[in-house]
Amino acid sequence: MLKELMVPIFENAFESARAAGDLSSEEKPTVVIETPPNEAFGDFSCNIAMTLARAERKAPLMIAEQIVRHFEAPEGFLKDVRIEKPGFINLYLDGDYLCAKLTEILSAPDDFGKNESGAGKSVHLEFVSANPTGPLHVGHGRGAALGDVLGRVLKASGFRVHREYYINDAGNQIETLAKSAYARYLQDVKGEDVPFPEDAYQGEYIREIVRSARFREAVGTLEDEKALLSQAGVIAKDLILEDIEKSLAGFRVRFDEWFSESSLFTENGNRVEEAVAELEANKKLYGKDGAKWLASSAYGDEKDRVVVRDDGRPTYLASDIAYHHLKYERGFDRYINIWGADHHGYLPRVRAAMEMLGHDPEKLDVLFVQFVSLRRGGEAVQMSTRSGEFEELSAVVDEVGVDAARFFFLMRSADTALEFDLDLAKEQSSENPVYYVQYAHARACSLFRQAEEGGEPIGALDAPSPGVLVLAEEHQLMKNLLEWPDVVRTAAERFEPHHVTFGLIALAKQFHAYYNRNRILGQGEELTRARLCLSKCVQVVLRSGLNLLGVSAPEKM
RNA sequence: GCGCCCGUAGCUCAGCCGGAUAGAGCAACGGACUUCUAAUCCGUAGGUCGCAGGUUCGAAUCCUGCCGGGCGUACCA
Repeated sequence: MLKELMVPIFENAFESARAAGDLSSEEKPTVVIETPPNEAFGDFSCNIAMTLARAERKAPLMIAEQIVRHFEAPEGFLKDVRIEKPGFINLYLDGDYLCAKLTEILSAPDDFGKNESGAGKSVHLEFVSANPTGPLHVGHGRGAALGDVLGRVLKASGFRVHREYYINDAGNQIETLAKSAYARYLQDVKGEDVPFPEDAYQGEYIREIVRSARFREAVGTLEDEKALLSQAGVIAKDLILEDIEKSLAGFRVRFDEWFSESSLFTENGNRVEEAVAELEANKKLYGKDGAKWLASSAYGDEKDRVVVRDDGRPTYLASDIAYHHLKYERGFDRYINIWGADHHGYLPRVRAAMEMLGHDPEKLDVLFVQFVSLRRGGEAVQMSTRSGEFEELSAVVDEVGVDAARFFFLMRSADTALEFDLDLAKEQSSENPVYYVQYAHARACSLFRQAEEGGEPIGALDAPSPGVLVLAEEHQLMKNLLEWPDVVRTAAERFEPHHVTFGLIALAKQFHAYYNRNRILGQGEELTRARLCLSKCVQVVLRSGLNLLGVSAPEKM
């Protein structure tokens, strides 16, 4: 929000300098505003003079001077502009300008942080999409948190976001589920001594399902093995899906649509067959060994892929092609999928297929999220081979709470493997970053309770009067508060929600330090009001950031 | 073998579309509660940014090659 004000200053100065004959470059440079590593170098800096040096064939320092000479900044915006050694142009903002700007936070507290970078654009966001063959594990939880927050961040940036869960309720894994449930049913309910198929799902949850009243009711009257098997699969799938929905709802993750893979075969004709036929018509398929192959290697894939097996059944890829084909036909501007890192090899073939079908493959992005390992007492938690229960998302959420779980999943960038420390997440102390941020928010809230009880002159919290908030730390705090929309925008542009988490931690740290060093209440009307106003802004930004993360912002702790 | 991700302080990680003295948390050590919540703060110590080259005025960041770890490399999903 502040940076956006500075870019045109540099752009215009460059144009003026060129018009005046001081500079000769034809091409307009991209203006990048950076934050200097050191307070002494000002609030913001620009390296434009150094990037121009080559084309201008002049010393960066000289170019910097020529640009600065043509500076035209808004009234009262800049306190100082200095040129530093290699050729940096450093900007020092006027504190009173920042003070006045705080009005923007106070006047629309619920909207602050929002930005228009995605205005008018739509995004289709598909995430989790775990197979309905078992409970969600922590890896799904990470994908769920990432997708959910990315959705919130995109929305805050002006995108229209459609969130979707793709249910893989067709194909092999459902058959395996049916076999598993059937075998457990015979064993546990019917008391028959039948072997459990080796390739079936071993998990304890299958036994719980078949023993449930709903399963037994649905299956009870059937005798025919084939009918029983198929019914067992359907019911087990439904029950698991309900459990998944429940886990996600409890994890504060919601979807606009649950899209069933099997509907691709049955609704509005057979879309899988149609997609295959279309590829065939486009001459992108060929027959080999009785199967139909997708000629994806000509489109950036490592090799060609089977789409229809030699027995005539479509592969999973065929469904996925049909699904993505349909997504594109629904006409979004972008498509984002969140997949586990183990699926990274899958993207080139899907993109290839989209290109073959006449779609722009660049509109499809996939975020690959690395694995999660659990840690307790400094030791890695071994997954139970029997049931996998320690790895279940719901177990972790039950143990550490939704707030901590979501926050921890978003404390790392998606492409770093995550070590989830259960002890730390559970701890209600300074060591736990979740509480650290929440505590900062609660502290700010508490100031207002105190102020009211103590009869402090709060009044309407307008922007502070000029010349009151003069401390360096107040200056920094105001600057960072006003830069918050930029944090949100960065997270949205780069599909990296963790910037929100880091931004919150940094802001909380600043506020805690400020609070410890300076008293806010009882400082005389003018100063107290100004500091309360600043605290209010901190509270607003912390709350809005925590909201973006789907983490609660308690007013009292 | 090939492909993707990672390798930064003792540990866990930011920073990576090139910029100024490489940051944070934890752990270690030393301090701060008769005053707005100590779930907090302040200070000290801690680094060949995996290694070697290259591009550049400038490289943790870009390129190449190695080394190490994870994942993938199905007519599974």
